[in-house]
Amino acid sequence: MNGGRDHRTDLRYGFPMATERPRPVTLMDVANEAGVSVSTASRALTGARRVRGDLEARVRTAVETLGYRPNEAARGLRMARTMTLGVFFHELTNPVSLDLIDGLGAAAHEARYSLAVTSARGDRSQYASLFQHLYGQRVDGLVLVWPFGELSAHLALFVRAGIPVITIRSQRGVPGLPVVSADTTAGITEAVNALAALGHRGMTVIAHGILWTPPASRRRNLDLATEAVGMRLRRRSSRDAGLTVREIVASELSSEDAPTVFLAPYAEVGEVIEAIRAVGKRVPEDVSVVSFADSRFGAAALSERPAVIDVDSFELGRRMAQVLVDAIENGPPSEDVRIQGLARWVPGATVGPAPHR
Amino acid sequence: MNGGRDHRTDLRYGFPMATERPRPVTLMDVANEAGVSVSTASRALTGARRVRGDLEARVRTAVETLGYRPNEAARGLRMARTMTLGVFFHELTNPVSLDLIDGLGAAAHEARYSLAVTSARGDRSQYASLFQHLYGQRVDGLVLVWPFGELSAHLALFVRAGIPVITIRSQRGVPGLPVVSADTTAGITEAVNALAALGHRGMTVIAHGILWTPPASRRRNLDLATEAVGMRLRRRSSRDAGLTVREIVASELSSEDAPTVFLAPYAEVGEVIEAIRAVGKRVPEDVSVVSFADSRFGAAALSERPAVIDVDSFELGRRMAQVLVDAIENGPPSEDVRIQGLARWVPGATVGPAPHR
DNA sequence: TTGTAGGCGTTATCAT
DNA sequence: ATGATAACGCCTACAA
Repeated sequence: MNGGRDHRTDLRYGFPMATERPRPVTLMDVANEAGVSVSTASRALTGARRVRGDLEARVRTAVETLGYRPNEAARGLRMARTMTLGVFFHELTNPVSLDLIDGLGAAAHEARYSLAVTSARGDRSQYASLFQHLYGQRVDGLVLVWPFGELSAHLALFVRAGIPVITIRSQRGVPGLPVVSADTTAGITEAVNALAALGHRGMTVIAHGILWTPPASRRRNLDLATEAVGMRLRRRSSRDAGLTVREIVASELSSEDAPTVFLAPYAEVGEVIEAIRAVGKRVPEDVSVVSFADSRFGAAALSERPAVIDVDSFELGRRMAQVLVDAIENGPPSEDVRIQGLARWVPGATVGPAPHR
Repeated sequence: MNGGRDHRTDLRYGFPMATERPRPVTLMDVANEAGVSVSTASRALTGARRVRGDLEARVRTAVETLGYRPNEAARGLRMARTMTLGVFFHELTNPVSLDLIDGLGAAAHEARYSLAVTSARGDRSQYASLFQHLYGQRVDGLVLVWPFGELSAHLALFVRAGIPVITIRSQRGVPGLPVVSADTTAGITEAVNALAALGHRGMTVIAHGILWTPPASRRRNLDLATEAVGMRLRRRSSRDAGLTVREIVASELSSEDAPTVFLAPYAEVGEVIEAIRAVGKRVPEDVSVVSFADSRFGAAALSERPAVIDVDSFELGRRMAQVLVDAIENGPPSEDVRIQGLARWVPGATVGPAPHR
């Protein structure tokens, strides 16, 4: 057996120091314990080639008794694969991001990857440093989550190195950069059709003022779906002219062609309902309320569940990671990926038939 | 110059393959370009020892032209430090987690660490696999975020290896495991005193039914602060007997010793206000409403800002990472760390003087 | 089937 | 001050 290792050990840890860490168990320790060579131990564990049954058993026992876990950094160095997915967020303020992280992490872990999460905290001047850090880690792939149309020049670093990068919600892609997006067409169409079937002919969308710019595709899908059934569609932003949600709702309901449905972000549904009641109308007898549910948090927060177009951001993250892992292991997809079936219509107590006029 | 590298390069990349990645730039490439040895190049970049000015300049230019970024995996192997902090979440459902991640990431990045985020998705059977994965990565430190009192046995892996682990919201610690917690005493006391000064003598706390178990310390602090000013305190959970928030508020307000203040989680503030108005009372003339604001999302979601006890979870994450990095680099703290100044009282339009009786 | 040896990219030790 | 060289822990051609 090789005694050199023990010698070194004595050298480094012979003098007990409180802050000195114990030397982690290596494959060589396992091999020694099992009385085989490191290569045999390696093969027994990776299963690259067959090893004799009894030897393999001895190696496994040694792993168990010593509590051995392969050093991923060393393996990564050797294999030129770090088994790490980088995730870059422009900012981390919307709960949807939490679902995305959770979903990305779930799929990553299934594929034995881990997640390196970064956030620029809304500050573009952080990009260079963050991307370089991510690149320095030699992440095997990169997930980009930001609200902008164009992509950062810093991505060149990754593209040049042949590291797959995927992104969502980007209007303009970069050649060779697959864009992964959730196809909300089905869920939106379903919802609009259901509302139309209930007799609704006018809907007003209350836009988020603050945290979340919905993807353009969602807007477009809504346009198309309402047009198809001849439903009037109006958009009001709570930022516009400094109006509160309450004031917007009041003005809408007193207008000539008042809507019979409001579509609002989850965080503002409570306010919308309150505002409707404040002008003496009932939900859903007089006015119906519908929401987008992008995050599980939002979905769980209200006790009275509104009708929602449910977008499963967890699943979106999961699929994104799967697409990325696939790109890493089997080469990039030739075209953009659209993920289906993530949005669906979930009726609720806040929706009823349109009132007789 | 050493030609061996080029030979190997030809061997590996001589046959152009679409899916084959270009070989990343290494320190050796930089050294060759600059006409120095790898050791000199390394020293020029790490600044471990002085190198001649002109050589250093040449190295820096080479780095620039070649776009070199050190391979952190290799460095980690050599230094026995991966510059990675593991973050373990029992689940990722509450927006507070997002602030924590953002804060942890900010501090980590400042200290040149990166963040490996994992979530068990509420499933304890995932723990073993996740912890082993984290350990396999040889994270330099571990942040634990979960709602339970006791710590997982899987932590032994890290404790044995001398890897610092910190955790929040844990009642019972493990010897040698520092517990980091946000001291909400100041903010809570401040709020209660302000309410008492406005004449309020009775408060009812609406507990989250769903997603968030507030730390025991918060509960205790509230008990102490109200007792100190002789304020009546009652707790109602929206889970109890399947009551809705609305029903709870109604029953509270019709009771003999009705409260003049409600304290509710941010997600339920809208409902509480609505419920108060539903029984014909006004906010804040008849009843005041106060909330805990744990996450920036919550804080931004409502247009009418309630008065809140603001808990800066971003800053909490930031401090946690700082404590952890300090433990990694300078040895573990000898005792638990309590982070001060994270909670503060922010008055708002939902609070007014107590009504005359 | 098993062992030996070399190298992944970096830093640290040792001569020079 | 600089350069050759030896690790770090792992995998894998190659030799036995």
